[in-house]
Amino acid sequence: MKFEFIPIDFDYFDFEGKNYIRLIGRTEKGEKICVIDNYEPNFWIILKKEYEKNVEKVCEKIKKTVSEKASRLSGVLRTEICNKKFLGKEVVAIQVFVTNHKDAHDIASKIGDMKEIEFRREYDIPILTKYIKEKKVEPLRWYTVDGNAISSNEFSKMSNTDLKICVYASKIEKSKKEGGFKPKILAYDIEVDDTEIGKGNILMVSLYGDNFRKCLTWKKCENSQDYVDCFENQAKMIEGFVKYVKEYDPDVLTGYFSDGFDLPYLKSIAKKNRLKLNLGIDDSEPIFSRGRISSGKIFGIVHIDLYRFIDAVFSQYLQSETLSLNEVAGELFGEKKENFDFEKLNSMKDSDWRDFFSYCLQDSRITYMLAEKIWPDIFEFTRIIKEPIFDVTRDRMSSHVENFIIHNLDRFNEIAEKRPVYDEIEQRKSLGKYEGAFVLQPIPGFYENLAVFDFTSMHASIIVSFNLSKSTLVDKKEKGSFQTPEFEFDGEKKFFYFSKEKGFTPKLLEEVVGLRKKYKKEYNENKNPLLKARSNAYKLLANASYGYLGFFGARYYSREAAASTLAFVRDFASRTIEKIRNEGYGIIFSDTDSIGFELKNKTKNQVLELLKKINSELPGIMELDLEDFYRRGLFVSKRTTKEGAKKKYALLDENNKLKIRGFETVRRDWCKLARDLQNEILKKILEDGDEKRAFELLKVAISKLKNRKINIRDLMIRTQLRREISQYLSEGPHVAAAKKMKEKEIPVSQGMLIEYFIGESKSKGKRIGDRVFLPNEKVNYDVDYYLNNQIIPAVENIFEVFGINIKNIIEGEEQRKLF
DNA sequence: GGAGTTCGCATACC
DNA sequence: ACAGGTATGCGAACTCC
Repeated sequence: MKFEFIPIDFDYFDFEGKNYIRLIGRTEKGEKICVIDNYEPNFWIILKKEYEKNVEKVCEKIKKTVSEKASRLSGVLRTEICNKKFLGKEVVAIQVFVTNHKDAHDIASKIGDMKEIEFRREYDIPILTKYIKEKKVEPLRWYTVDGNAISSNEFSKMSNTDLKICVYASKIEKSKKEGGFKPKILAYDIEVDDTEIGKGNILMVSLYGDNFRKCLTWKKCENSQDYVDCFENQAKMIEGFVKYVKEYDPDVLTGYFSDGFDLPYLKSIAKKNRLKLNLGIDDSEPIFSRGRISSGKIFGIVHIDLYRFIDAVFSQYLQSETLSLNEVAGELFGEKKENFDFEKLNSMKDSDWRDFFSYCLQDSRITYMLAEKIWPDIFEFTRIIKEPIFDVTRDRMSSHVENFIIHNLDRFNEIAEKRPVYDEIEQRKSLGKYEGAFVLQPIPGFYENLAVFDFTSMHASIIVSFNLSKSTLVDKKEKGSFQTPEFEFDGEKKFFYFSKEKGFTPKLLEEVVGLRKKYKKEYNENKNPLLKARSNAYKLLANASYGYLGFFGARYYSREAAASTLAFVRDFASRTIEKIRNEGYGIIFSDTDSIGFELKNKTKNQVLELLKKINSELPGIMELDLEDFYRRGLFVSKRTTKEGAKKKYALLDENNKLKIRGFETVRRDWCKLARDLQNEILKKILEDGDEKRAFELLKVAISKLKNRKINIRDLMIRTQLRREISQYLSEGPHVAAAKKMKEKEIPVSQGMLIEYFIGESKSKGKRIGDRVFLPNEKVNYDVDYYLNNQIIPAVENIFEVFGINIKNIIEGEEQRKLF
């Protein structure tokens, strides 16, 4: 049979000691089917130059290697001699085909001590990555599959699913069919009576899909909404959950933090009740992989924990201060969670249960909406990176960059570099930092008529323009090679040189930057979410490529190339600053790739002319852009000294839109009162240029505070608990608050945002931490603390720019009892 | 026991 | 362990007399 097919999920299995790949996807008609493909596992051996002529002999020796592990006999099946490239250099290599991928590493180690061998490579790449890379069967693209349905032989047992068709492929070819498909998404959410996994009960499970909504429970059976499905007990409810998922038959099952909470909780309750959580289409249970956060994989259904993807990739587009479902959904499509007071859980009335069901369903509903909203980004990212959706939605940016490189190596005839082993990672981490970007110290003041220039994708464009990478670093100056500016590296003043011949990673990055430009333009002509997602994906990839160079876990790590990139960044920033200054503009600030300056007596046209001139002098693909013109800007001094504070400013553009950076207004660990007040004052000063009126705002706030008219909610301070309580050397207020929560048996966990306020206390200790109170504690707030440690520090430096010393005025007014 | 200083920590900028 | 370095500023903990 022959048909069109789009792979959605990838998996593999062993049959008679050999590896097979299982693809789950849909046909053109929308049927969900399974395609099985064979795969010949292999790795590479690179010969030492002097032994290249002995390559045939080496092959013969290698063929005798066997591995016996886990009662599996595995060996070298055949070898192939190829001319390849490794790190840009021509090599003679042997591709060694083995029985089973799991033994590739072992076999590679066994032949490692042969004197003819220089390197062994690609035994450390996961099998699905190797399969996709070599057979070019990529996720979410259309293929024409030729093959036979398998039904009643031994082999079929290995691929047993409840799908109607399973096909053993004889041929898989790229299809002409374009475009994607709309996945069938099902969102789920659970509510429990104890948040520690498996400790309590799952009170309800909600499901939300296309034209589908359910809330499953065993707690309350009468007078509930029509979507509530009531079961005899918790075990029956879980069976019901599995049944509903199977009936709906989704491509994607999604939750929010479901890797870390919902799925493991369901599994643990199922286990307690001696049930199988057989969600897989072959009736298998979810498999949890180990890692920093365990990931729940379901066979045949892509389990996506939206939180993981947002945390690793998508959060860069967001303003949200936390990545809670509520805040993220609120920002992306204005939908909020419902309110439910969990303290009622012990005394629930009928109406409370109805509210609770509704709350739970709403969580699934907004998870579903979020999945639909983010799908274009997941889709495009998956197609560009070419890894299975499961991994694309969980990997961090460094892995994305690396996988993108790996899946494009064949175009350069390159063999992949190996992953660093533990010792190498430790060694790389032990090296100190290298010098970073340049930040210009501003002179505090109130400025008018400004312009800001910035370099577009500065690091990436430098890497491309100067051919910076691990494989292009050369020992000494060559004809046409690129030379870095002189800079200090590990305590030594030096230069680095990079070859003239383009390396494959700078070449790839050049493509990425080009594609980003192309799709950004296309998106501007045709605003559709897929084009936006594609353009964004290339942008993220370009921006992460510099960080990847300096990341200790990278296959293509090069501390020299990373440090060289920054040497160029500093050089271009300072030279551009000089050019602008020499034209008669007043430089105000600069940070890494941006430069802000006063127009003084110049016109906007002159600024644009200057921009054109600078651009004509920039090498390679480097580009300077006009970020914007600004009417006014405010720069303050540091709190400790009189010097100007870096990374802290407020700008007002020509549409009267405020751009605030670094100020307390944008810091989530300051109370709302101080943040809002500072924001209002900055607004007043920048919009009206009237600091006297702004001062009135401060006076009103102080008098409200002293008269205890401030809502306690506006005084809450939120700080993240970034480690386990016991791991802190210094006990800050948020740690004291976390300890207090633990005493009161309020769940506290690493990574949580701790909320507290500072109150009056009889046993006044020396530390602020001794006066910490939790949000529901009925204690008077500490007026002095909020005045001296929140309000005044937030606005003091702003007024100082205008020569107003607020402390003196406040003390004066206090004496005259004006407050 | 108070003043001055250093250090740990969280968060922001690019 | 899961992109990099630069920077501010609080509060705790230390040092010193």
